[in-house]
Amino acid sequence: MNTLVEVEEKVKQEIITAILEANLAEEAQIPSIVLEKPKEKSHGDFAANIAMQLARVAKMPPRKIAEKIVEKINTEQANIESIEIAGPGFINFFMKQDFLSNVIGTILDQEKNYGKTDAGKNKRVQVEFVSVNPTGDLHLGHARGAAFGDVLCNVFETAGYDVEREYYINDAGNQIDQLAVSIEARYFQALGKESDMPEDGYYGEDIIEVGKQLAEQYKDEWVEKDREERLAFFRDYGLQYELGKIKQDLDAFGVYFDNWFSEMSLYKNDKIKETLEQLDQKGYIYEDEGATWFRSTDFGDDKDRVLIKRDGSYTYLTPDIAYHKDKLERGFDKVINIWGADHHGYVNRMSAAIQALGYSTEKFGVNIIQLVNLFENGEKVRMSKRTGKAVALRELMDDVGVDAVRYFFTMRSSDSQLDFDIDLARSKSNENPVFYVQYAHARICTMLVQAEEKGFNIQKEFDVSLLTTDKEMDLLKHLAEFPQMIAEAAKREAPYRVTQYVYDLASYLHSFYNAEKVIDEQNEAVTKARIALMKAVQITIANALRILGISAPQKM
RNA sequence: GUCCCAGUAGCUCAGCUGGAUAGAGCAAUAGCCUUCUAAGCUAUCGGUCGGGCGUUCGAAUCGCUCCUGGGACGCCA
Repeated sequence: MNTLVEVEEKVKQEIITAILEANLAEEAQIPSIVLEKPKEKSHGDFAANIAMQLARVAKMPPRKIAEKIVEKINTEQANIESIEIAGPGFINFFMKQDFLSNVIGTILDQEKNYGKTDAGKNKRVQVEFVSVNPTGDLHLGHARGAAFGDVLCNVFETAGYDVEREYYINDAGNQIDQLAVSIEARYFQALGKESDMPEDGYYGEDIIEVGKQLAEQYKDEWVEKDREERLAFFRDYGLQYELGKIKQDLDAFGVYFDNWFSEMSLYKNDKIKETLEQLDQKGYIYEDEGATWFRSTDFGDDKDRVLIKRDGSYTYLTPDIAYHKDKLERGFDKVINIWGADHHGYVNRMSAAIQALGYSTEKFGVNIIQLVNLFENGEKVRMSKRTGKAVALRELMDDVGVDAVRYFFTMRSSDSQLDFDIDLARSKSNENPVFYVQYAHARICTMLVQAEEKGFNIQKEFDVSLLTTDKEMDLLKHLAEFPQMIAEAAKREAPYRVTQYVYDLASYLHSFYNAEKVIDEQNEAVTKARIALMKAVQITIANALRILGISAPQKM
């Protein structure tokens, strides 16, 4: 149980009781009590705006209501030192100095588990992300989605949701046929034969490499074979090759999946046919101009969508509908998709399909990840200098390191475009926020080592009441908020909150570090209390960084 | 033309279900290392919250409208 939640609950309970005792409102008329944490310290530890909200019901000016509430509040019950009424009718609560006395003990007890809550009530959430076509490397846009998705899943896990991470492999359809034909051409070329690349083919170096590999391994074995057979083999070979590279990059980036779902399997299991039949039975399908259409306008889409093209093949949408049907049938409470900004136009039609299949759109979520703009020397980098194409995740990781890439990709709300400043990410200076946070952790580690050398054991016997300075109280409060912050980040699907939280915590730590000395042999009792505080901060920073997938170094 | 995202300090961004004098970082300026890592800290400077109208006791936040930037509008995936 989180001590801050308990503290707040008691205060809220007191407010409700007071309102009822003062006959200001019926129980049903009382809105849910909100306690804010005022920015201004002179406004107390918590502030309630309930008096303003009750102005109508109670037919009284807010300040008068506040007075009546305050009269009835039992301060002893809720650990309150004093209460003030301020401004238009805010009720400001000043807590007793030791109201957060349990926080450090809780953190030291829970260690790696500090931050976990059951807020998610074990709800089953599935997050599908990255899902890059196996026809090339991961580039920056994908990488932001990868970092976002991974951290979001970590946040869900910590907040008590049951999470599954899935990658949808587009191993069917047009683009994979093009891959096979491209490989075929490169194979023939590697054997010294004339062969033209298809117009929509994949011209990357890697495909040339695949062609060479095949030529070396199989010589001209595949030249005379039946073309269908050859393409099927090349398709599979290319798929495994490309997927292997993607997996390697993701592995290096610290991203893993519970499940790799094959689009092809939807064809093999007749899932697509099944889906089409279901839509047809419900009357959402019609023929026109030789194609088969989905009546998505029935569910608010701009126009109806083609499911089966005139040539008999499916559009991208068709297997994707079957895929979503399959996901929902697996019993998840929510199915979350993480898509790039260029896919936002796709949301409505998928949402329409979900409804047509009879599911609530509440079970279907999409997070659109806005573009990444890369900057170097103050200028926008459009292409990789090495490859002349979009900058690959691999290049960026090699350049600035995984920690920096993950930090930068999760530091902003996903619906803002992101400027990624390579020079900043590379720099080992005070401007770089990654180092700022890691440095805070390393500083504590050094302190704790030295404390131990001087004979201070990191024990659980310490007197919290000796932590009285403003800087110490700031740290305590911020530490106490960690579990609630995680639960909120999960609820809002906003992993960047963790990044901002840990930055703030590091900031409080650095500020404290400069103001107070932890190890003071003249004052053993204070030293013990501060060591415990430092240990608690260290654990919390490490836990936050673990959620972000960023290392917490002992030394820097 | 329709839809989505954004518009807050010189720059990059926070601002939670509306709340008290709008916050950080960078940049600029001035300080702090005989004391646990100066990859740090402290202070100062800096804002008609894109414009207008409306709802409200109260609007950066909600609604309408206009303007600007980016993206999407395929029988591509």
